[in-house]
Amino acid sequence: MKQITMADVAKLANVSKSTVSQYLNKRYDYMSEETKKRIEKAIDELGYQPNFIARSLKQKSTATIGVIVFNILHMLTTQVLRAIEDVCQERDFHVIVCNTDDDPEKEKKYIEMLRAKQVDGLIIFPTGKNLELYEKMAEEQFPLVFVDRMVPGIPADAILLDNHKAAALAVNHLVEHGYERIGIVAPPIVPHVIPRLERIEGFKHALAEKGLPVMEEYMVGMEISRIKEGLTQLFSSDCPPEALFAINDLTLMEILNFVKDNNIRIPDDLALISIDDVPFSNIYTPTLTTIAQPTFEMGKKAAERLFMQIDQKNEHHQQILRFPPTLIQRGSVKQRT
Amino acid sequence: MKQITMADVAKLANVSKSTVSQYLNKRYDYMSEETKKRIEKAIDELGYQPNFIARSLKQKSTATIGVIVFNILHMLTTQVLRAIEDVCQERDFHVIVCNTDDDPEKEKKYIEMLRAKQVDGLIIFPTGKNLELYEKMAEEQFPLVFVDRMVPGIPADAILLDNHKAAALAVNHLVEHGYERIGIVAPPIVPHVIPRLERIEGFKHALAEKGLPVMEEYMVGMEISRIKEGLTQLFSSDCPPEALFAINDLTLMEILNFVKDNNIRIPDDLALISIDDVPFSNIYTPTLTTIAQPTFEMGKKAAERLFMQIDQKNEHHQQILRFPPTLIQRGSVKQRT
DNA sequence: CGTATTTACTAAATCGATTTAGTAAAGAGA
DNA sequence: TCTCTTTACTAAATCGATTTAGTAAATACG
Repeated sequence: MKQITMADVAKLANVSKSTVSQYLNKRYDYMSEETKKRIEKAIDELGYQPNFIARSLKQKSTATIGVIVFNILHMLTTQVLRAIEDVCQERDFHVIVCNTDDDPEKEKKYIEMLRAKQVDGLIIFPTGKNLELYEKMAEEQFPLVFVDRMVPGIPADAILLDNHKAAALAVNHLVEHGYERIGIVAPPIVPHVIPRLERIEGFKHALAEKGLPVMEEYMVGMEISRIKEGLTQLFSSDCPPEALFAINDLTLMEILNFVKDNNIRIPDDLALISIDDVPFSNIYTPTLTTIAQPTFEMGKKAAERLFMQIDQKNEHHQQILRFPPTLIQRGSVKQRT
Repeated sequence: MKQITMADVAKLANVSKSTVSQYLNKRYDYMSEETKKRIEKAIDELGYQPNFIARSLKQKSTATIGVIVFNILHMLTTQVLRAIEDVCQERDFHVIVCNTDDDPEKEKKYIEMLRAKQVDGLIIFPTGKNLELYEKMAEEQFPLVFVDRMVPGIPADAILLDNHKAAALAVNHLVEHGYERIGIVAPPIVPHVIPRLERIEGFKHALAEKGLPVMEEYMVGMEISRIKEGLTQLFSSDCPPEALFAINDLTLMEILNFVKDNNIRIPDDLALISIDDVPFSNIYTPTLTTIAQPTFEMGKKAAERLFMQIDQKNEHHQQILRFPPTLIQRGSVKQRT
């Protein structure tokens, strides 16, 4: 089953390869109708399919981008990815998807291999730990957009949630409903995961704004697998929190698991609000009050910024875009009496 | 910022391109230590990165596969995809992901473009409507694996759930818990969506086995958006079903929505069982009894079958693999008294 | 009518690797 | 010492397109 190439088509149509190439690229400027017909006929007689790889080599463009995420299983990732794919579909671009599991080594390997495969650009949910690599790409003006996290010092576009605002939205909503003893639940706080830091910061700041003290013991920051333990300890204290703020969907799940195990009633015993609008928020009992990220808009914008860089090969200046979160009031926070 | 090529490395190291190529491919058979050192030095002095596209052109292999799914937002898809990516990662292959939204036109375009891009194989959740295309690929022995659905008459590998068994598992579980009036909820039944048909068939067959009548009015098969209507009508009848079997996660969501709106208590007023183990099945109240698909195993196997075809370019014969579903007993089906 | 321009093509170079066939030098064996 | 191998390379062809420079024929123009 040997490949049929342009040369075969050319021979059959009795023209040169160049002419076939012109035909395929619709450069009909100086081409007789008759020649067009002959080429068309030859093409479908042979069932010729162009080899895009050969074209890519010459044109230095693969019409393919890479998207490197932590884990495609996370909702945020999946939704952003879907939006990116939609934008790419319009431009006949394809998307290579890679999972890093937040491992910098994997990330490094993927970035290097994708660049070797000559992708036209990269959208990355960065681990934040391959500074030299990020720097090199930025220096070379390689089209690059960070999503979800940004990397301080790297002049690349970044699409982020306005994390301060998200935390403020949560705190204000709780305070306005009469809650004062508010806890926050998060994965471990590490310096290179900026959104986590910003959400905690925003949380503290919003509490201060409302004149409430920041209680260190109400701040649970640990590995997902240990959160239930942490909550158990927190809720066995004399004065447990009246409300909990989950900074993402993973921590929310742990909290829901915990309250179920311990027969804590929401919102009567404990109010609950979280960032990330999980798909079951509407059907859970009670329905869940959440802070939604505009994931599709974020994915769309990420792709658009990337194409902007791909299109205009001249210099482009960095933009850090923060998207507004939305409070979705449902049933897991009630007015206290 | 011009590309650094093998020729540049060769010049600097004072060897031929061929030798550099040998070095990169670790064919050290007849190469002096000194030459190796010189090449290595030249490579990192220039910061040379090989161009994989050029290599692909010559080698006729891109180390890239395509995965064409309906919608990456569906859980099943995401999980299968993740498993595929893991297998690919081990072999240094990359995955291009495409969404068809179950539109045959989009599917066609993707298949053609991915083949033009010379992907080494394709894993497809098929719409089932591009028969000529599927046929052509099978004929050409192009590495191909279908997942979730199969296409009758196309001799390609297929990775499926054992749908009959899944339905039987559901029905038997309900019957054994004392339920007799069992309804089934599904998207529209169309001839080319085999799993849907098989689940319905399995449902009827299992009822018959248990000596129960198949009640047409208990079979809701309509667009997701109209299911709530359908349920409303069903439950306003004299003799509504005592148990419902949702054939996938989407229909389950609609049912949960419906019962919430109508204050139907599960499992007291209505027992509920579904195919697809949704992520919140453990934290929902009540916890949800489900039939889980072994999504990761299915994804892994799909990738393995594909690589089997990619590796042995000689003929390979079709396998249709049906994976066993698992009943996960939780709280949405109780023993009737 | 002779030159200039336009039309309709083609030959050959190119993209950046891999691979095959070949060669010069060194070493082995009789 | 002479031939045969082995070692350590290289030149050139190749993969399948695109693109540039060029050419022959037809047409336009003064």
